[in-house]
This record gives sequence, C-alpha cells and structure tokens, in this order.
Amino acid sequence: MELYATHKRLMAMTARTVPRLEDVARRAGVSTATVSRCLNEPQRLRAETRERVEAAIEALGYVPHFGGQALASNRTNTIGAIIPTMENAIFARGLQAVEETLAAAGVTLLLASSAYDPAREAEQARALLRRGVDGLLLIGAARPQATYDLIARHRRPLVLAWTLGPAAGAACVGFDNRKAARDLAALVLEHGHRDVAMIAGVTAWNDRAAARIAGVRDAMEARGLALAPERLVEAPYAIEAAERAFSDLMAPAARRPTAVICGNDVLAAGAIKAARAMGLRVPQDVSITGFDNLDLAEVVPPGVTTAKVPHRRMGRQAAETLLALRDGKRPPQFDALAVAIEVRGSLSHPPAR
Amino acid sequence: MELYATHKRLMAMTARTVPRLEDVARRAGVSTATVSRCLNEPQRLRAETRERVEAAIEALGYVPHFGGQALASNRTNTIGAIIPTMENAIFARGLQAVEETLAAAGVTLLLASSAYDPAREAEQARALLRRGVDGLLLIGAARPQATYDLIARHRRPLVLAWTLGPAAGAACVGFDNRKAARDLAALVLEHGHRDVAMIAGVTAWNDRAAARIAGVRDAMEARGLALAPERLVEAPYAIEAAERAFSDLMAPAARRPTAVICGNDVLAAGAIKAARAMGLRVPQDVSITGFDNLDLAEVVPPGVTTAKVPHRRMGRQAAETLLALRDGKRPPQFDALAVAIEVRGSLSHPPAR
DNA sequence: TCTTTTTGTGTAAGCGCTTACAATGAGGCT
DNA sequence: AGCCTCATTGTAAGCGCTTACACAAAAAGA
Repeated sequence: MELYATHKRLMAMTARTVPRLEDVARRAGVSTATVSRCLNEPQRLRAETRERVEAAIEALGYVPHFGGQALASNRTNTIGAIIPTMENAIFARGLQAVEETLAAAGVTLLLASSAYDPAREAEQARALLRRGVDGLLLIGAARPQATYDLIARHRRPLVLAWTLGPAAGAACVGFDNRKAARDLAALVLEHGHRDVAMIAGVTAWNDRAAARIAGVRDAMEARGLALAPERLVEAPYAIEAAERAFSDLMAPAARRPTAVICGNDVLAAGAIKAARAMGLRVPQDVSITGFDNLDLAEVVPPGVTTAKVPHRRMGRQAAETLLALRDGKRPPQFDALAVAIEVRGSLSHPPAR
Repeated sequence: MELYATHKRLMAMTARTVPRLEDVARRAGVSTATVSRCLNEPQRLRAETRERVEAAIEALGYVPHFGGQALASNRTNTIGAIIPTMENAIFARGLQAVEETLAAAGVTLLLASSAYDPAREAEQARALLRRGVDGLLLIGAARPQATYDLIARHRRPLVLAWTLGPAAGAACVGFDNRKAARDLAALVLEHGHRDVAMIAGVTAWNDRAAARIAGVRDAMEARGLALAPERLVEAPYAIEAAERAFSDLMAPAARRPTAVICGNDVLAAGAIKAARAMGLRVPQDVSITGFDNLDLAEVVPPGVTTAKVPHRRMGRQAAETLLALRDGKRPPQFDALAVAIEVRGSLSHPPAR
C-alpha cells in the first residue's frame, strides 16, 4: 500500500500542473476546510483570511476539481437538457435562454439530443444522471414510463418544456400546442378554405405534433368539416420530407387542398419549395402555414404565416423552475404562454374554382 | 467522527435509492474490485464471475457514479466542444456528426456556446476542463493565447475545426476558407460582375470570416480589381443585420454593386430578403452568394449559390482526431476537405447597363 | 514431484473535495 | 471573576470509485 501511495505521490510531484485545494491551503497558511469554505460560503470567513485565500487561489490559478466536489457534496451545479434535435433551429433559441438563465445562477447546462427516439432519450438521461445533474429538462411529455421512473429513482427534479402535459409528476412549462394549432386552423378556415390538408410532424412519442393535429381537427370540426385521412401526412421535420409530403397531397389533380397546414416552419418551407417546383403559386393557388416562427418563416417568400412560439420566455421559465426545484423551493407558477399568430404572405383566400 | 459517519450511514439507509458499487459486490458475492473490473476490463474476469456480477448490476439497475469514477481514474470519457452559437444551424450538422462518432466510442459530448465572445469562450473552456473533459474541440483558431495556455496547462488535447490554422500546437480539421471564398468569388467574376460587394461576418476573433474576405480579395486582385472599403460590410450572422447591411451597400443609386458575396447563407438569406423588399430581383438585378450550404440556401428562392462545406465529414474527422489524441495515439492525417460550389439561381450575369 | 508462471480475486489506499464536530479565543453577562 | 455565547478555524472522516500489490489456486515446466 505504501508503495502505491509513494508512486502516486511521485507522479504527482513530477507531473502535477493543476493545483489542488491542499496546495491553496498550504500557500495561504490555512486548512483545507477554510479554503473550501472560501469557495462555498465566503461570508463565513474573516475578511482578512478570505483575502489571503483568494490571493492564493488567484496566484495558483486554482480551479476546484469537479469530480471531487461532486463526490463529496453530491451536487454538481449542473442541469441536463435533452432535446430531440439540434439539426434545425426549433429548440436552439429556447435553449439559449435556458442556458443564459442558468449561467446567471452559476449553473452549467449539459445538452444532449435524442433524434426523436425515446430509447435514445432514456440513454441520454441515464448518461446525464450519471454525471450527477441536479435536474433535468426534457421536451414534451410523451415517453415511456421507464424514463420517468429512472429520473424519479435518482430523485432529480424534472421539467418538461414545449408542452402543458399531462406530466407524470413533472413540472411543465410551455404553451398549449392544441389551442395554438386550433387558432391557426381557424384563421385558415376564416379565409374561406374548405379543402384543408395537413403535413404534421411524426406523432410517435411526440405529443406536440399530436396536439397540433388535434387542434386542427378541433377547428375543422367546429365548422362541420373533417380532416380526411388522405389529407393528413406525417413527415419528419426536414425540407425534403416535406417536399415529398406536399407532392403526395397534391397528387390528385381533382379536389386538391387549397390550404396546407404544416406542423412547423421547416415543413412549411419544404412545402413552399415543392409548390414552386410544381408551378403552384403561394398563396394564390395554395395557402401554406407553419408553426414556431423560425427565421426561416420570414425569409422564405411570401413569408410563412405561423404560430409565434415564445421560445425565449419559455426557456427562461423552464430554467427558473428547475432552479427553484433544485433548491427545494416551490417553483414559481407561470401561466400557460400565449401563442400569437404571425400572419405573412403564405396565407390568403382559396382560388376561385 | 463516528457520529458523522453514523449520521451519513443512517441517511443512506433511509434515503438510498441508487445502488453503489459495494451493493453490487455484496449481491454478487465478490469484492468491489471485481465489480470495478467487470465494468472496465471484463475480459480479465472468469466468465462465470462476470456473469454473476453482470446479473447483479442488471438486477440493481446499477449505474457507476461519475464523480467517483472521475476522481479515482482521472478520466471522464467526455469531450467538450465550444461552438460560437446554437442560434442558427451553422454548426449543428457538424456537431451532430461529432456526437455520433464519439458516442460510437462510448464518449459523451459536452456542448457549450460562446456567442462569438473570446472571454466567454475561455470561461466555458474553464468550466469544461473543470468537469474533467478528456479533450476539447473549438471552432477556428483565433483566440487569446491565454485560452491556449489554459488548455495546455490541463494537458488536454485540443482540436480546432472549421479552419486549417495556424494553430498554436493544436490539431486542425477543416477546410480552406480562403480558397473556397476565392473559388466562389472567381465564379462570380467569371459571370461578368465587376462591381462586387461583400457582406462578411464579424472578423473580430473569427479567422473564418477574415479568411473569406481574404479569399474574395484574392480573386478580385487576380483580375486587377479591388474590394473597396465601402463595398465591404461586416454583419453578425443574423437575418436582420444582413438586411441592414444590404440596404447600406445598395444605398448609392449610382454604381450599385451587381453582386453581393455574403460570408454565409444566413447573411445571403437576409440580403435576398432585403433585395426583395427594395424591389430588386435576384439574380436579374443583383446576384447574391452565400457560404455553408445550409437548408436555408435551397429553400430561399431562387436558391442561394453557395460553398458546400462538408460539415458531417469534418465533424467525423474532428471526433476521430480527438479520440486518437486522447488515447495518446498519433491522430490520423486528413487532407484538407474539399469545398465544392453549389450553383443555384441567385447567381447570374450582371444586368446590362 | 516440485518449482515457476499464470490467472483470478481480494485488500485497502487514495483520488480532491465537503462538512460534522472540536478547539480556540474574544467578547458579553451576571 | 466565572460562565456562557458566538465567531472563526482546524481536524479528519468519508463521498464511490480505481488500482497496485498480495495472495491463493490452477496451469505449465522441469
């Protein structure tokens, strides 16, 4: 045993470039406990002592070792988030706000992505929990119960964003996807459209996509219309998939839909691209709507009429909720975020037959 | 001391939900060392023992504690990456590839963003190093020496992506921004343009943006032309900034540029939007080019002529380099990635005067 | 048969930090 | 003066894991 210790000690002597708490303590002429306190509850130290320790920290360029802290304190000042994808900008803006809010509280955000795959999500959750995250942020509420159990077993607070639930014992921060989609669809119908089709996101394990379909159905049924099965296509959130979906919807020359409601702006952009390729004018020949109000929506002519999701506010609220839960406080109670409709050129009246 | 230990032990008894290595060992009837070996070098165990341990791990749902591992082994199987922004898709695709490649090797990617601010980048690097990342991936080569020193002091391998250097002792994986921009500009000039302007990214601490300007200058000078100061505007990579920049460039009614080369596709999309708003047709009245070949480029009509950066390949190579360096191997030697030009509708001949 | 190796497993020391409790000394009260 | 409180700092146990070395048993030589 002695030899091992000696060996390590020697290694350390020759190889150490990163100072430890003990080095700081020695230099400042205090105990390791005092240095630790200087880091964690500086107000408990006499000003003179604190200054001495801080000087030593500064001089040595000391940075506390994360693993050591995590092990000893069982806290990491880290929040983990798993988003479905980084490929398009859907979640970027919200996450940026999460990150900023957390950073202001001295908490780091660990980001992972699941590619819309619940198994991958569970795996990532496991990895994040293993890293000792103090809390977890997930998107949406649809996932296997096992994932919820996993998180509960680790006793970590969980916040779901982009949805209002129903949540298995998790806090939700978000907006009413169904209502927003209903409002948007209602607006489309008010423009006189009766032949409406929808390119939705893939609904498997995606409650937002499903809720948006439900919202569209709501609006149509309220007017005695129905969304026929052949008028509903699911497509992954990608340009190309949307192009194909749009072509499929428009294939029957007779009774083509006059409006296509898309599950998000990426789909809408793809649909518009396909329409152009088919020689259809937007909105004269076909109206198209999106969801999210990404940059894309304002750049693609004639501008995508879309639901303006308050990403940043949602991100901030999610972060605040997580911080409160982590500290054992009751989380602030937020109202469901309002989603306005941003009207742009892609929505107009149906063409006269 | 006893009391403290007892207290903790009691807490543990009542509160433990997460099993430790010791619990697995007890259940499998082996020592903790054996369980640890089963995790790290399973081939060293007798098959029968290994199975018993694995069964216990499975039964208890044991997951090794990260902090404990990190502390004891001084390795984390984690690579950190700091990208300038998540707001737009510039880095998303490349990072996705990094993540996939690392995941295949059992390594987790920790992602942070710097908002193009070198101070923030250094701060994030410190945070990642503190977390014990085994290596670091940064974008571009331009940053204060202090950041390089910080990383060197921690003895962590560093890979720079999106650039070819010059790198302060770091491996570079990327492409020649200058050459790609030169090729693109040459193509513009071949179309007959002589009045060329450029909306570049902000060059402060951004060697890619600077290299692209240099490339455009190269091409122009090779034809005896120059990029006049009033024909060069820097703008952050955002739609709105690009719109303003474009308006500024087009303000003088006389001798307006006939082509605007943009530092990336986001800028190009903004420029096209502004052009439309000004009643200018693209490409009949003005040609516009981008860089990166984002989704945006194919969706915005008439399609953005752009440099096709091989993001995914670059990401994969960066990850492979990091993994090799982490294991103390010589990194594979990659050639600079080729950047092709994707010609789309936004580039044409200058209008006849 | 009696060494040598090899193989598989156990023992226990630390990794760098936090924190309960102890110790000290300075004031405050009676 | 004697006792108590409070503020400040020190002491040292332990967080959950890895791993050098010890040791026993099995395999391989001699």
